[in-house]
Amino acid sequence: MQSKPSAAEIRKSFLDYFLEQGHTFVPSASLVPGGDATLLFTNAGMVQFKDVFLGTDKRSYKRATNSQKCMRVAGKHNDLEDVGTDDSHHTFFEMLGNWSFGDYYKKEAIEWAWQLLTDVWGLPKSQLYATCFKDDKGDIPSDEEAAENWRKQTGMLPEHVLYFGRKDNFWEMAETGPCGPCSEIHIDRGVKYCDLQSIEGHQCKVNGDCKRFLELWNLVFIQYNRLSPTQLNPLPATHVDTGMGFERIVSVLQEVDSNYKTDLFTPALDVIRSMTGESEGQMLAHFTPYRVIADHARAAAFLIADGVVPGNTGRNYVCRMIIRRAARFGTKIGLYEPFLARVADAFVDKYAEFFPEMSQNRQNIIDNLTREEVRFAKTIESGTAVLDGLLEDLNKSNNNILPGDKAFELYATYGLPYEITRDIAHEHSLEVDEYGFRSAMDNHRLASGGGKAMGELGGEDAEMYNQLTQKLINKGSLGKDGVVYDPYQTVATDGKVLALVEGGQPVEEVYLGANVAVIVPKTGFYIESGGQLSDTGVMCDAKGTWEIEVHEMRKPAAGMITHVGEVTRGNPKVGDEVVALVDLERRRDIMRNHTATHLLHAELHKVLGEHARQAGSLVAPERLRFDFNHNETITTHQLEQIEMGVNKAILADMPVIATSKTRDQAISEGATALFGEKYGDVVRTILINAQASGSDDLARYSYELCGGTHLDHTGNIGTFVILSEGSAAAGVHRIEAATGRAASQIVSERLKYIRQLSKMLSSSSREIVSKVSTVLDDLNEMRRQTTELRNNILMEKFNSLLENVPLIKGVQVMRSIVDGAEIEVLRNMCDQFRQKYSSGIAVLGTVINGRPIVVATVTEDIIKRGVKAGDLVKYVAQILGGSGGGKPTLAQAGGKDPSRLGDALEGVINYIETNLK
RNA sequence: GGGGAUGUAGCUCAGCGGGAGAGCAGCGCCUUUGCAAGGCGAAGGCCACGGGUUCGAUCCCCGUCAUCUCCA
Repeated sequence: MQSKPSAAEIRKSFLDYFLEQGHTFVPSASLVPGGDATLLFTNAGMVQFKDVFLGTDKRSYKRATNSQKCMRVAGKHNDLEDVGTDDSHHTFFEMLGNWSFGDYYKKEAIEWAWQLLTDVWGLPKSQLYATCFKDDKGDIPSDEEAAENWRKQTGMLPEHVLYFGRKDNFWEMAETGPCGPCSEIHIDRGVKYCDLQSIEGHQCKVNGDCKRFLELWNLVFIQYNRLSPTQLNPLPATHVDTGMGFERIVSVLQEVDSNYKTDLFTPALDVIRSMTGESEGQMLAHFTPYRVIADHARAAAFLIADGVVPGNTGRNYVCRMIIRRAARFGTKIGLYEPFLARVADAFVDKYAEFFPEMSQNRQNIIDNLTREEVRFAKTIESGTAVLDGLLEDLNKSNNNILPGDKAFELYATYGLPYEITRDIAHEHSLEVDEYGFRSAMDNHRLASGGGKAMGELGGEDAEMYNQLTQKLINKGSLGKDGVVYDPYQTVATDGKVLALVEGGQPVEEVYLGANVAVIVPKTGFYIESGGQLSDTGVMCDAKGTWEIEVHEMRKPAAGMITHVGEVTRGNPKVGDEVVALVDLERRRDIMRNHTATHLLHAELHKVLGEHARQAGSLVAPERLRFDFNHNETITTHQLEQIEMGVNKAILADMPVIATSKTRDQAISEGATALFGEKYGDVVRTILINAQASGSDDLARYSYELCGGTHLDHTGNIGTFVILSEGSAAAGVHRIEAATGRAASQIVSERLKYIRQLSKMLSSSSREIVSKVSTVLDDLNEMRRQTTELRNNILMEKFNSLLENVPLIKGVQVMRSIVDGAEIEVLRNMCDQFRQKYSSGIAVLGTVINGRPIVVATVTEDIIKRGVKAGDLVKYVAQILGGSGGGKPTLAQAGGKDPSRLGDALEGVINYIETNLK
């Protein structure tokens, strides 16, 4: 038997094959889609090319191939709970693909797919099937072109070319937008792979239910643009988008019946078995926990490598969810201690060569997994404590079913998984109402806004702008690449107004107050990207008759850039000569903040460690905001070190060097790239050099891929001041800072406060802190002494009154107004009274903040005789125009009219005389 | 983005409309050759923050923030 190819070899042979066909290898995009709020994770190979299909982006190549990291875990149908129960589903997987952007079409795509599968990989031709589109509704033409091409392939059996309807063979990205028929290749693996043979009437077939026929590859032919549910327009250029599940093709070529039996998974499964001590046979007997752990550990490792750490919102929550699910399944095979890191480690080894981010983040992956497992153990512990309380109550009430809503509360509020609740209940011979749990869960889903539709894809006016761009290019007003964009060298441009767009439509002229988008051949205005805000500024005509204030920059279609603003003077027309000026002062502020952001990033690495990677950034004129991954609290000392470090880097006045180069070159030189950012093939790098300029020595202070605008030298930043440090999410810290003008304003403001303070305290500025601290201590001490003194005096007076308490109906009744006493003092006095008289009543009044307060105490024996402090006080309060209450022994009341305090105490006699038995 | 829970002494938590508590840790003294330990005593609190209701709020209501948790 000839040796089977490894997964790495299979991946390589796919990519090599398409490289030979003139394709460009495009590295896998991050699992976090760049600039796409509608998508939680990259879930298909085409995600990074979406803008190309929509026409809002262009690439330098027309043919591309890659192996894309994908996550399918959340979404409309959340099938996470199924992953691991079978041999083919994954949360994380790779998608092999090849693309044509307006280049080759069905003929080549089909020919190459056939050749790769049969010639290169040697799959038996007689076992392959192809499916083509035939509209079950009869509206869209059948894809005979694809079918013809399939029948032409040597060895393809004509009866193996089948037709299917919209569900299987028509692909749409969204409700509207590019779409088209698709063609799938299926393989018949033979009867022995059918897992439904025992089912009566089962018939194996393409697109059937059993595992005998496997879909291998989907070739999508994009040729329409859907404008509405009924309107389908042909596209001027047609595209090809194919996808082949990597794990699946590996299982086919390695001739195994499970993705988990390929060499992608066996090393990790070996690690798990080394921990459980089970044999391979034992493992296969209960494969599910092994599959779950392996799948989830791999997915979590890839997520963490792309900067998605476990947390409680969005993507971060998904990461947590799969880690916890894996940990839970670990307990089924006796794994309790944090164990996932060891499994993930095996995957890091397996994938490091093709996905270097895995090995670069090895420690990060290990730390985050282990930390999350520990946190989960803690959650379970506290959740179990709550459950124990519930079960005890249940036992007392002789009930033997735990209500479903209680089980759900444990899950939703305390994070205790249902299975654990159920198992613990069983140990106590109790049942859980599972149906109730499920329905509570459904309600919760609904309440949380589940099933909400996804947002719109792409700009709705992309079509209009695409046409406009094309028109201007055809006329020669614009070059073939559209509007020239150069925010780096240029801050003032002149030229002709090429077009004006108002209310979504091109117009010839606009008037005062209009909100307009202006198109000129060239612009120096920066467009918001990488956290740096768009430039603002003005546009006016050469003669000075009109003016537009530019508020915003947009890039609505490939090659199109618009200045969006308001007409503040005159009426601009298409064809007018125009001068566009960037608000330079604002731009300089932004540049200071951007360069400072790079310095901050570098210092964070130095002070906190390499894991402190960017997780979000805002570069505005007045401040900068920087989010980064870090799992511990940042000490004041560290914060000071960071601030000082940045200022030191500013003073070093290092040169900031911007260079354009290929992305591969930049990365291989070690430039920092950010996850979730989109980069073209040619990138701008920003190098901040610790050496004198001119040296190409690698003594870099900072080296990042960045499209932003920067200063020439760090010295121009001026001052860097950290304004605040806090957290943006679990494991994500946020620093806000200011530079330049804003920073010096803050500094001088604070200096002013310090001068004022030192004047007030008549001490030098360096003594302020210790001085204030002594003053505060003294103040506290004085306060304590005064109250003590006052209370002592009051107590002394009170004690003398205590000696002489009149009798009412034979009971000692003390009534007194204690001026200046706090409630607490009155209560103490009541205690004194009770200590002295084992039987009696005391009612004490005072005025606090202009309001009368009464405190009363009654000894036990008198309570038995019908006088309770609470009732007494209520009666008294009536007189004061208020109310009160308390315990029978001690109560208090308040009112509104202090002048009636004397009457109130008089009333006490009345009350006692009528109520005392 | 939405739902739920929690925020009280350094730590772990109880209290849940009328006197802020326990255990552990820390401090002082005593017992002990010393240690382990025991005894006694004192200290330590804007009861997360900001509003509201009430005569009175740690407690009830609203909002904010933080932490935990589930859903999207």
